[in-house]
Amino acid sequence: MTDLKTIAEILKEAQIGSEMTIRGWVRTKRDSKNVVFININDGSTIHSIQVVADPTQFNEQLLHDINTGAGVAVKGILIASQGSGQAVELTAKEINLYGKADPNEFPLQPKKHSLEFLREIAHLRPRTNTFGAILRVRHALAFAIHKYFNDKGFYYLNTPIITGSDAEGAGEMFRVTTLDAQNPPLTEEGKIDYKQDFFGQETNLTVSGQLEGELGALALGKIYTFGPTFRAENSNTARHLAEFWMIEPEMAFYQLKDNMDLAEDFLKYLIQYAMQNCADELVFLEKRLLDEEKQLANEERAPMALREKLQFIIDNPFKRLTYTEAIDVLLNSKAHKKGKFKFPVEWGIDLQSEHERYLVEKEFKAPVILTNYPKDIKAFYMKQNEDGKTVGAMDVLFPGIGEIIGGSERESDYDKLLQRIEELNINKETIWWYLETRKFGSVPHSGFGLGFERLALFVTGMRNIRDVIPFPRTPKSAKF
RNA sequence: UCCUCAGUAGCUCAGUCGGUUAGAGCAUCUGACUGUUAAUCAGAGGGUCACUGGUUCGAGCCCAGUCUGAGGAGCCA
Repeated sequence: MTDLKTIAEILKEAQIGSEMTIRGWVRTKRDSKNVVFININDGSTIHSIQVVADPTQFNEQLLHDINTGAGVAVKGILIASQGSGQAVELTAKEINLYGKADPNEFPLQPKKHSLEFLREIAHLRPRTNTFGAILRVRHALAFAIHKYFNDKGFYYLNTPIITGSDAEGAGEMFRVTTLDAQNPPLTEEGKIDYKQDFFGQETNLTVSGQLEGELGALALGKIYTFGPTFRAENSNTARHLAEFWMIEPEMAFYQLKDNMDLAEDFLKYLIQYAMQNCADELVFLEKRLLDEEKQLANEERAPMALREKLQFIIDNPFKRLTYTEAIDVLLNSKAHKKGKFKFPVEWGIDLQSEHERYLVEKEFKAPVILTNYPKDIKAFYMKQNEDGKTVGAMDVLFPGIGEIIGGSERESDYDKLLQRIEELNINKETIWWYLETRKFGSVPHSGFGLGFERLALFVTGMRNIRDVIPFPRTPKSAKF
């Protein structure tokens, strides 16, 4: 088998003096009369290997063509570095140029690029240090999610991506159809006849796997989903995507407090995992953030460096309070008394961003779990509390991110659930199967949804969600 | 979708009160250089000033519309 060791593996275990081949992409080249330095990165680690070549040993044109971006393989001997800045380097014996990168066309230069520019070249941005680091952190978090649930006896359930139901009863959906958009078949009333569509009914891309997730939990006990989710909202913010990944655990016999305990433990585990397994990436991202913040005024800078912030989350309990208590905190706050809030505060409102940020960033300076919201601002499936006014909802709010998790204990009483569905004019024909779970062996159960990219935003310290997913889909943008 | 701001060289940006041939740094190219770290030094090339229309003797600059991007808001994960 070909020796295809990555740079990560070589830096970890290779012996000085041994011969090896590295393969990757040229980051920078520096040359002088007697020596050429080529930094090569293969994406396996943030670190590059410096190749040292004697220009008299190689074809002049070959060395000329090795520019930033070129794909190469270099065979040589690993030696202790003669210069400072790296422990080891590779003295080149053979250089194979797989693919040139014409410097007049290749857009990545050995200099700092704006994130906006890199978004326009999303096909090449993974080759930068920043996006390499982000994508490796993203992978580690995804792996940790599966590991966490597997270790705790959860089963990974694949819920449908094409659905006939609208899980939340709100939110625009992307239609899935094979009908001719120019000339669709019509019913006698002149409406589009979905009976002739591929599935014989109207179908959309999923906005949540929750309803199907509940079916799994009420059979397997504890399940989780981890898949793509689609929202056709015209949302233009640094926190929203039209296509994102969501983790939705759903647990039979869990009540609201069990749900909160799981959410907190889960988030802490994931952050801890990233700290342990992406140490180099986090050092780099922390430095990047500090450099970026040098341009900001002091009060706009983050109070803690990235790793300190992550450690703080791990070390401190999340602040838990009810919606009603949160409203009292807001009403008694200096910000409210001085009229600093743009939106009014009173029991029954849906909390605005400014209110959530006040609670998390000013009042408690820690993640906050809010529970027991008014039923009128939450979804139909949430457990109705005995006060008749609130439901067993829980939102986990993170500094700088806002709502990172939304969840609830589910209503398990058939009559109460049906009544709520009717109150809200939800078409019960399309979710008859969901109602049947409350008809046959209904038990208490709970679950929540974690936005994967919002977690990745928090852990990487990035500010725009479009920079923590390889190929972002947002309104007016589905390139690449 | 709403509010605000922006769009000038490959990239990041400057461009005075509306006035002659639109500038800088980096990148690129050429040359120099005995070990560099986004190497350094010297020189050269590089522009549909987002687009469309308008005002004006004259528009990168003023006005209108459109497009694109960013920040904030709403929706939410």
